[in-house]
Amino acid sequence: MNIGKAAQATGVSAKMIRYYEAQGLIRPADRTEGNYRDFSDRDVNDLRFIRRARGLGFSIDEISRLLSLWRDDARPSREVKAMAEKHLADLDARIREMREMADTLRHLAHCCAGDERPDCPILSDLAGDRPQGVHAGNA
Amino acid sequence: MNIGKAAQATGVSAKMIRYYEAQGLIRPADRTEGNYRDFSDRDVNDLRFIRRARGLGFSIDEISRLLSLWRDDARPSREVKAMAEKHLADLDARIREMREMADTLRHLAHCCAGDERPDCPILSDLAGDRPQGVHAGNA
DNA sequence: GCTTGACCTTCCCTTGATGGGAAGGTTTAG
DNA sequence: CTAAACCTTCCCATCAAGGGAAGGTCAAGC
Repeated sequence: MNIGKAAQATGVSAKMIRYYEAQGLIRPADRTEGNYRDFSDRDVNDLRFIRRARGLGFSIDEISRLLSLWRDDARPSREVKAMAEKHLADLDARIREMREMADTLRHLAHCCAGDERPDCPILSDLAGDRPQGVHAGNA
Repeated sequence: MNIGKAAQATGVSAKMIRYYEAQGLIRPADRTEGNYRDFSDRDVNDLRFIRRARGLGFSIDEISRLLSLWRDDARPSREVKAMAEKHLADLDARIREMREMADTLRHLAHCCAGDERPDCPILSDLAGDRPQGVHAGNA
């Protein structure tokens, strides 16, 4: 199976397959006589695993460890769960940050008339005027 | 005021001040005889504006437009509000995506015993076994 | 007045995951 | 046999930020 077919079969672009190989996420694919990559079913499964893990927001490094655990029949599920919970905490922290931004912005936009007049609480807030003191802490 | 003082006064690192200048976000600072940048109060205000806008997640390009609007006494607040709402929609979309990831991950972690045994619903899910069908759509 | 240390300057490199595109080799269908 | 489709490697760009080197400037203390 060449890289184009593998990409189609897994939903991972050819570019990214080469990148994952270069990063050591997947082992170097076999090569045909003409130097084309030749993917086995196992490779395809690995790529699907990677795509799903990316879909959950895991980084390349994290996925590398997840793949090792996956391949290890004697893994303790404790380790996988720990990774998942660590990543979950990261996600939740980022979500919280973004929600603070969004809430602040929503409030400011709500307070802005949005007409032809120049008065604008959004710009006032950015300029540092804080009449109402509603603002996310810019950590 | 040299760049170090300006950085201290605004909470923007010297590196980033130079970067903003290079990107055309702020006008090139005056120079002393010794070729040091020399920041005016107005520059400092601009930098504070930029820091707050970054804190709300606006991109450099967006901040560039916000600064123009801020400096324009005849701006219609409509334009500012439109930018804010556009950015808010982006934020909300990203938050939604991340929340889907987090919810899926939370469910999987909850279902994982997290002990010494190898059985792991997290890995099973990534591997493509979908006994329970609870999974965020990996768009 | 000179030294020293703190600060500044520019320039280049790195990040992370992804894509664009060029130059050139291979395979496949007609 | 040719043309199109596909593959290869290599380099570049993204975005906001920081690291660090090499060298110039300034200020404080002696």
